[in-house]
Amino acid sequence: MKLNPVAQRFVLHWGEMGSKWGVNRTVSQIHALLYLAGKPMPADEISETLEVARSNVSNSLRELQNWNLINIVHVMGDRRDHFATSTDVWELFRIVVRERKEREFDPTISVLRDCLASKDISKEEAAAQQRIKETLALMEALSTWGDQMLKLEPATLMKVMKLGAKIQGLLLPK
Amino acid sequence: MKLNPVAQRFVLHWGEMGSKWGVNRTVSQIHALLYLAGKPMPADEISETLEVARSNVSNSLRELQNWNLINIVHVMGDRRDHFATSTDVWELFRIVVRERKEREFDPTISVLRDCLASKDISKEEAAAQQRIKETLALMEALSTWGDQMLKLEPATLMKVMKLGAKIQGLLLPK
DNA sequence: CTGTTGTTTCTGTGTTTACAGAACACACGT
DNA sequence: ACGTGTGTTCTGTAAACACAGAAACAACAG
Repeated sequence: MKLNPVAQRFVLHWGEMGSKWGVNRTVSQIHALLYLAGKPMPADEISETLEVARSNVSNSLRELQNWNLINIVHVMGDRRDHFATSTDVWELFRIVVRERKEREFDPTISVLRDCLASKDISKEEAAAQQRIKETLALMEALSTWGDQMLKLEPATLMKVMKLGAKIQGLLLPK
Repeated sequence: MKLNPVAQRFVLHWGEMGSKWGVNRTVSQIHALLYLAGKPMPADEISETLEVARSNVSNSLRELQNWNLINIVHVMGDRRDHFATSTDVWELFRIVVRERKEREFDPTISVLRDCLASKDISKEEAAAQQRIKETLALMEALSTWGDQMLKLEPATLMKVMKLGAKIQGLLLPK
């Protein structure tokens, strides 16, 4: 599969983007490619298209599976595994948010709870304790809010976002 | 400054967290430390507390300044620069969101627009083009929504989040 | 059973990033 | 002017990470 300049730009930029957010460059590139392709691709084709080693593709695909971002698909008359990602950007968005929340957000909340449970707090550290408490409160708020948002249909979520500004008016009448 | 076990746990975990989100470990640790400390600290004290090289602290502090997360403060009778971060976790949250949006989100939106502007689209790539368009739509929606949310007072924002679930009911009557 | 195709795992290497320590630059006090 | 304290930049090293290529493995066809 040959990428046209636009597709290349997209894939490369997505790779950069991934790096900045702690995702391996090849992993994000592969995902971008599958997204654009919109159809299942075998590993060797991915390897050729992105010009990376076959082994690299294999590991990256496993990573993408761990993120629940791709599925293995089989094609009649072809022994190879083919890989596909959703073409619904909203679904992808939600998967990523959900995964990151579970992997990084929730564990942090646990740690903060632990920190607050611990009883060796001296006088001058009361303020610090208080700040940890506020941090926890913020993260818990984001967490439950995130869960709620993740339940919504994309279309509904879109509406909620559009309403965002107006709600402000309702909460602060005049 | 000596860190008690709880503070240590917090700082170390924050460092880990940072790494996973593409932020240098030392940078996040320093920020966590300043947040907990709640008072301005000179660079050498940070260096001792976290047991990292003075130069490392210097560079990390610059990075934090670029992120608008810390301020230089001067103390009477002390020639050294002292560094302080906000103790308001909501403010910090908003700063980080704003910065990341500007650095990574907005440029990506530009790239996507460019991609769509380009006119060399063949038949079979129309679908891909369409997906780029949807990606752009998602990011633009998030972007404007984010801007609106960033304008709100923390307390208001909190209320908006709390309302989140109920709004769903309003949008889907029955 | 043997060759073929496809996939994963292993191993070494190259690249990037983070970091320490030294050197440097500057400001200030004496 | 000179020494001392403070901050930054430079340079080399080490650790982390990403990756290619080889080897090993698995499934299958003949």
